[in-house]
Amino acid sequence: MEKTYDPHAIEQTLYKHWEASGYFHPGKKGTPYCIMLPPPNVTGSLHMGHGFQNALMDALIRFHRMKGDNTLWQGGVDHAGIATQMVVERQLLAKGKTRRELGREKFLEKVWAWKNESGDTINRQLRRLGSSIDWSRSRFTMDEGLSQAVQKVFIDLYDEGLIYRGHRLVNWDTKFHTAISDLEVINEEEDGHLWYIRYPLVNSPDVLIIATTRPETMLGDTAIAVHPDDTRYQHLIGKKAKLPLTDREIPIIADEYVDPEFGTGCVKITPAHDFNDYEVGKRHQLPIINILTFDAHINENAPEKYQGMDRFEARDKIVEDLKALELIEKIEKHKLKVPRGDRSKTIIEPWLTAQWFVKTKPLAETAIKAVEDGDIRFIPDTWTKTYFQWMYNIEDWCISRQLWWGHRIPAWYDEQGNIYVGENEENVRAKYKLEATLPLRQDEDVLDTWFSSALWPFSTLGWPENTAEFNTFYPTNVLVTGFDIIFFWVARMIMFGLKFTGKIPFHEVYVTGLIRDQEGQKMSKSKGNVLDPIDLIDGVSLDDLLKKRTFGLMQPEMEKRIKEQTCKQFPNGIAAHGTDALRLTFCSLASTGRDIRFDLGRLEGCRNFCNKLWNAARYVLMQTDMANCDLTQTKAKSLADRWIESRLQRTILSVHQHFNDYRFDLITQNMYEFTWHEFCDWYLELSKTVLTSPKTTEEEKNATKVTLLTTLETLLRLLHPLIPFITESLWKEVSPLLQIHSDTIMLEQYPALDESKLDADVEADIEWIKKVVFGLRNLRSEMNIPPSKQLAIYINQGSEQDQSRIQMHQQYLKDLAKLQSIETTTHPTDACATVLVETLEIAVPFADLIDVQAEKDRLNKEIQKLEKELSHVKNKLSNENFIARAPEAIVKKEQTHIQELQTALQQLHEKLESIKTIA
RNA sequence: GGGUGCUUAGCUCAGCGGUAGAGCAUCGCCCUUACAAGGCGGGGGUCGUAGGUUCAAUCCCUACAGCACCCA
Repeated sequence: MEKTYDPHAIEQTLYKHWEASGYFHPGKKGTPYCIMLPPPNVTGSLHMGHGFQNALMDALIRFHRMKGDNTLWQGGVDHAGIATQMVVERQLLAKGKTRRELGREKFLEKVWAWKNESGDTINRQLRRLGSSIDWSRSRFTMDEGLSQAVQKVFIDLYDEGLIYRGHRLVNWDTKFHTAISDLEVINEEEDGHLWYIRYPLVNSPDVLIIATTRPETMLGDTAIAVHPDDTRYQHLIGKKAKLPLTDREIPIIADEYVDPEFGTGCVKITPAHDFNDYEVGKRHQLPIINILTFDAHINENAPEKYQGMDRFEARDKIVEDLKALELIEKIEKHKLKVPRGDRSKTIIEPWLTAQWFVKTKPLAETAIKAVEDGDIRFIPDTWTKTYFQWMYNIEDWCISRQLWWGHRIPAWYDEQGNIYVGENEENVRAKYKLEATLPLRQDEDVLDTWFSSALWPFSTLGWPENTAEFNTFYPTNVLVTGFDIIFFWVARMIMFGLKFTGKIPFHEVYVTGLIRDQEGQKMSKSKGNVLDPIDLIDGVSLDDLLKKRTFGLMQPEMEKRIKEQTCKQFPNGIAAHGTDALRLTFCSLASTGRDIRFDLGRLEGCRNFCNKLWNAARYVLMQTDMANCDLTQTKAKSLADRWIESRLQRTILSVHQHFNDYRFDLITQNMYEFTWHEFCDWYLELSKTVLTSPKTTEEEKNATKVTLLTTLETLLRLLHPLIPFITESLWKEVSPLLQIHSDTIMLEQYPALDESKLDADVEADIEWIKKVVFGLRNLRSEMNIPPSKQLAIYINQGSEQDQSRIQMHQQYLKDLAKLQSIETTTHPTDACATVLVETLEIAVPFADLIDVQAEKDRLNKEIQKLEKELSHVKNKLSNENFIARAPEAIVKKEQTHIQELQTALQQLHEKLESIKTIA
C-alpha cells in the first residue's frame, strides 16, 4: 500500500470493473427499491447540482443494495427542447445557415447527429462521480418507447377533454419564436422608467394622465381604467379619451384591478399585451388589438409610421412624438419586474396566439389529495406547503412549443381548421371517419419538454406496456430533486402518474438545497463563479480555471471582474481532491437548509479524512498482515476491543436512523466522529498497548488483531455508500485477511445493529481513562512539560471504583499519558501539581519541572471557573419554584452537581494552601 | 401586495426547553515508525433586537429589524 492516499490511482479502474461486472443491475431477490435519476439535459455538462444530488442518490442506492434490496437506479437523459435546438442552431449559424433554410427534416437529422455524438458527455461525467446507475437501462426522452407513451398520454387527455386548443394570451419568446409556460419566465427587478402620458378627453379641454412602463403598447390601448372608488375620477367614468398618435377614441372604465396609489391612479388598458389588462378587457368586453408581430415588430394594426419598427425602436419614436405633441407630463426612473425567457434571456411579450393547453384543475385535485393523505411525503416537510400553494392556484399549462426538436403534437387539421387527434394520419382518418381524399396537415408544433418528463417514472419502466420492471419498481421509492423544480416536474409527475397508472409515482420526495458559491451567489456562467465537479476531483490550474470561466461570455465586460475574483479565491488553482472527498463533502453539506454554500475548506477536510482512513488501514494491515491471526480465537478481547465494538454499534444505529430521515450531514458527522476521534484517536492507540506490552498474552494479542480487522472491515462497509472508491480499495486488502473471498464490497451486507456488542460499562471505563489522560495532557501542556518527559504520578482520594480502575487499566494510562509510575498514596511526599477527575486527585510532583507560580495560577483559574458554576447552580436551587415544579430528576441532578462542585472546590483550595507553603 | 425560510464561534453550518457543538481558520507545543493531508493542548459565542409564556428559553409565542427565495 502507498503511504499517501492517491484517489487518482484507484477510482477509474474500480468503476470500470464494477460496471463491466454488472454490479449496477438490480438483483433478482429482495424488496424492490428504485430511484429515478432526474434526467439531465442532453446538452448539459456536469454542474455542482448534479454532483450534489448524485452523491446523495448513490449513497441511498448503495445503502439499499447492500441491505439486500432489489435495487434499481434508473438513469437517462432529457431531450431538452429549446436548449438543444439552440445548440444546433448556433452551430448552423456558425456556417452561415439557418434551420429554416435547411428544412425540418434535415434539421432534425442534424440534431440527432449531434445528440449521438455529444449527448453522452453528461453520462461519462456521472460515471466519474461513481454513480451506480444501471446504464443498461438508460433511457432518452425521445426514444421510441417513451415517445409512444407521450403520444398516448396526449391523445387520451385530448379525448377526455383535458387537453384543448385555445386562442389565448401566452408568454411569447421573441427570440425563439415560441410560446413558453409561466414557469419558464423569470421575473427580475430591473431599472426602467415610468412615462406619464397625457390622454386628451373627448369633448373636453381636460387631459387624463396615465403612467406606463411600456409606452409602445399604447398603440394597442382599448380603454383607460380607474378604481371605482377613486373620487378623483368619478366624473370621468363612462366618458371617452382620445388615444394619442392614433385616431381612436377609447372609453374610461372603472375596475377594481386599478391600484389608486400607483402612478396617477389611471391605467391604460392593453388587453393584447398584458395579462392583467387581458382580464380587465374580458370583464368589460373591450376589443383586443394586437400590435406586435411574432418577432416583436409593430404590425399593421398600428399607425403606418410605426409599422415594421422593432418594439424598442418604436418606444423611442413614440416617446419622441409624444414629446413633440407636448403629451409627456414627466418621465421618472422606476424599478420594475421584467419578464425574461429563462433560455433566451430576452424580454417576454404577452402575445395572443393559438396554443395547446392541459386543463390542470381536475388533475391537480387527486394530486393534492395524494399529498394530503400522506401517500406522498415531502422531506423536509416544509415543502409540502409550497406544493399545496402552487397546486391550489394552478393555471392551465401551455404545452405547445413552436420548435422542431421534441415530440410533435399528434393533431391534424383540415382546411376548415377542424382538429383531429390520433396516432398518425391513417389512424386519424379511421378514428374520425374522414374521407381518404380530405386534405389533412399535421400540427407543426412540438410538446413542452416537461410533458415527457412528467411521464418519466413510468415511461422509463416500459409503460404503457405491462412490463415486469414496471410491476416491480413502480411506484418508485424516493425522488431526489431540488426545490426549484417542484412545480416544473414533481407536481406534474404526480398528476400524470396518478392519472395514467392510478398510482403515485414515488412515496417520498427528498428536496435538496441548491449549491451556491462561498458568497451565497447562485453559480452561473455569466457570473463566472462556476465550479466544475470534475475540477474538484482532478484539480485544475489557475490558468485553465480562468480560461474556463471567461470563455464564451455573453457579457465580455465581466471578464476583468471574473478574473480578479478567481485569482483572489484560487491563487494556486484547485488541488485534486478525488471523488470520494467530493462526495463526502456534498453529503456533509446536505442539511435541511435551502441554500448550500460550497466550502472548499470542507472539501479539504474530507480529503484529509480519506487520507486518515487510508493510514488507519495501513496501520491495521501492518499489525495483522504478516502475522497469522486466528480468527476463531477472540475470547481474550481487551477493554479497548470491547469498547470500539460497542461504539461501532452505536454508530451503525445512528447511521441507519439518519439514512431513514435523509440527514446526510448527520450521517457524515457520525462516521467522521467515529472513524477519526474514536477509532483512530483512541482505539488504534489503545491497541498499541495490547500489541506491544510484554505483559499481554498471545491470546489477547490475537483477539486485538482480529478486532482491528473486523472493526475496520465493518467500518469500510458502513462508509461505502458515501465514499465507494477508497472503501472498496481498502476492503480488497482487508477482507482476505478475514477469509472473506468476494470480488466487491458493494454487494456485501450493510452493517446492521448487533445489540449484543453494546456495553455501557465498558464505555464508561474508557470514558474514565480518557478523562484521566485528558487531565494529564492538559497539565503537561499548561506546565510546559515536554511530551517526551515520562512522569511519575501519585493518586490520592477518589472512589473505590477509581482505585480499581487504576489497577485494571494502568498500562493504558501509562502508555497514553506517558507515565513512568503510578503510586497510590494518601500523602504525596513532594509538593505536587494536581488535576481532579471527579474526586480523584492525580498529582504530579514538582521536582524541577514545575513552576510553582504557574500551578497557583492554574489552580486559581480552575477555582474561579467552578465557583462561577457553583453560584449559578446555587441560585437555581434556592428558587423554591424550581424545587417544586421542575422534574425530580432535574432537581436531583442539580443537587448532586452542587455537591460535586463543593467537594472539588474544597480539594482545590487545599492544594492551593499546600503549595503556598512551598513558595 | 401574498407566502415561505433564514439570522448560533473569524468563516461554513449542526443543535434545541435544563446556561452551547462540529469542520475550517487561529494560537502554543511536538518530525512520538499508521497518518505533518498529522499528533497533543488552548483561546474564542450575553445563540439578530424587544417583549411574553415557563421553575427554567438559543430552543415555544408575539412584534420588529436585516437577508434570501417563491407567487402576483
